[in-house]
Amino acid sequence: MTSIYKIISIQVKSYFKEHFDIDLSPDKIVVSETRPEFEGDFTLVVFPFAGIARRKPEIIADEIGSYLTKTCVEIVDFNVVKGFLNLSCSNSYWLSELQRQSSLAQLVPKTETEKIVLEYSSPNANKPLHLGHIRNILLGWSVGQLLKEIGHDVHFTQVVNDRGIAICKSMLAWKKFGKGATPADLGIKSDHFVGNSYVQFNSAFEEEYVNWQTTSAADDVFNSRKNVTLDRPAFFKKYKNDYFNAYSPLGKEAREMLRDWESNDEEVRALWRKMTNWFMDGFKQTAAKLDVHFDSMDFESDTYLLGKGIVQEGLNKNIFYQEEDGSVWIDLTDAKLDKKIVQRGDGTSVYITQDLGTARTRYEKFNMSGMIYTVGNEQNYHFQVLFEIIKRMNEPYAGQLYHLSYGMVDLPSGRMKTREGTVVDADDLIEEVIEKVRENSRGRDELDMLSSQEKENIFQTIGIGALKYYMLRVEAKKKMLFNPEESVELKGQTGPYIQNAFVRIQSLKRRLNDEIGNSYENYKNLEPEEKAVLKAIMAYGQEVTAAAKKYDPSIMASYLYHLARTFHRFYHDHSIVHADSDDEKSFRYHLACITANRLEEGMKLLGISMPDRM
RNA sequence: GGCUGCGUAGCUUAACUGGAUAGAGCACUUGACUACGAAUCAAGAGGUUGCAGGUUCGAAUCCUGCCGCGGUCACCA
Repeated sequence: MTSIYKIISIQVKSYFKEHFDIDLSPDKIVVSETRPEFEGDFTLVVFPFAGIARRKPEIIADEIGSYLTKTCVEIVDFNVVKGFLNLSCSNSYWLSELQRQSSLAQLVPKTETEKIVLEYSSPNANKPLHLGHIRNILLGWSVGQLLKEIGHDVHFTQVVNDRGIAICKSMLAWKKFGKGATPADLGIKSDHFVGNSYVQFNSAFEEEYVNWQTTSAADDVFNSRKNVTLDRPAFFKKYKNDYFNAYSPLGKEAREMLRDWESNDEEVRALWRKMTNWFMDGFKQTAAKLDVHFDSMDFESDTYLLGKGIVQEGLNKNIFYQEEDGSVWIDLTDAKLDKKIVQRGDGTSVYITQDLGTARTRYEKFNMSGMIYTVGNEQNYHFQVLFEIIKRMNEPYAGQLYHLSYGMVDLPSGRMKTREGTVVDADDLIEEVIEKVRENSRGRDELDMLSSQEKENIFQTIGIGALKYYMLRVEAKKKMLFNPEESVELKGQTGPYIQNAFVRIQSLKRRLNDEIGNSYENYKNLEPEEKAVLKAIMAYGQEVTAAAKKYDPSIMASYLYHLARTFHRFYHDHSIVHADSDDEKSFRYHLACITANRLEEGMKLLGISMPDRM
């Protein structure tokens, strides 16, 4: 059996074939649910046909309406409002639709078959995760689930940035001020411990810098400044990075450490391994709390030299060119993207070269046909350039490259600033939401019979669900405002609201499972609230497909809220346990069960799991 | 300044990609637990979709120009 949307489309098509000998293109046929304020179930927009048929919209609508009631058994009535043809379905259609929904072989057509590597998360090893990472992680994970759902084979991966000057700062601070203490000694989560060292370095450096500003060397630098309009504080604010490189003893030590690391100095490498292991231990704990996984991981310490071969290749193909100083460039001005360096004069590679190398290496390993990079929108330009180069290099995976770009997460006070201490820590945030759930559950008796461990699991499911839903309901590319109070909210358009609809149905199942039959063929006169739920269920497949094709979990988030809301309303207005007849009871019970199934499957695509009780 | 993204109720947001009277949540006011779970439901109030033009049966959506806010324009990653 086919869906009603398809049936209507086919019949409209054949109407135009019969009456006008026209092959109507499918995109002209727009069928949607009828708005609640009008009579009818599904609506066909007939404005586009007026030109084709050379008649007034009302007249053509009327004719199509008559045609459909004759040719489709499902459609028994229609009315016309302006250019909108509202169609009403028969009682038996709704009964068979419910039957169809409960026996679907797959909820979503598996139309895609590509192998895709999806990169997400990709943290820096010198500090623990914050709010921005959470958005990245939840988004990447959810988009991956959506793509799998439409048939793609998705490989989840990340590149941990575990090398460079930043991690050396943490290492140096630990060596100088850490007194040999370990995270376990101090009882601090190990990635936070590494982050603390990084902060320690920065405050030591800050102190050093302030002291230096009183020296005569600083006077000389200030007096020889180019921009004479700057006063002393403003100048030294900007000069910080130059100071780090030119005068700072701490900066010097950090850079030496980096050099030693690059030349494989055993002592530095041992310290580095210790640090990065601490980070990774902590990272894995947080990832586990968020219930996200990686099929493989790369570390920049292994991959940062990749891509050099590609530079030579690009030169041979005349895609790149060399300047007199030996540096290698690509000219992308014809694609409105400027000239871009891909290798320095001294032969070392830059960021984008690494990315070229990593992409190639992945292809050799996984033979994928495309890649998705989950990275903030501050790097939009970088990815345009990267994709353009890959295209010009004619790489086999150039076809399906996508920068899953998301907006920054702002706080009510503005942008998060490490220096101002306004960064919202991921672990703190997770704990805070769960604590809110614990508080909220006091005074409820639904969970009384459970052990404290079982209760705690439920609190986590709800808390994490609330956080995930809050982060995913906003369209990815938009910047989002993170309001700490709203993020732990448990009512209204939230994750727990949707979980609650599911829990109510689980409770019904526990109560009714044994006494419900499968037959409801004599159920007549469906209530509008029942039809509304069924219509929402029918939309599942197309919503998932749309969300996946647009790489946008927020579409799923809205849809699931809509489904839950429609169900809550039905549940409130019509009793299932005390239905008037066995057929009515059976119909409603099965309607509820399918709702629960769609809610659970849909939330899974957002990475959110469902509790049985709450 | 160049490129780029975004402006919708007090706040956070949606609108099937051009369709009907712009739909929700929070906050505010009010009602519903002796029927399946009130983390729920219902009602009220709240809008010149930044501004001005244009395209057409029809515009939050497309085009042009302004205004405002972000991002980015490193031989950093």
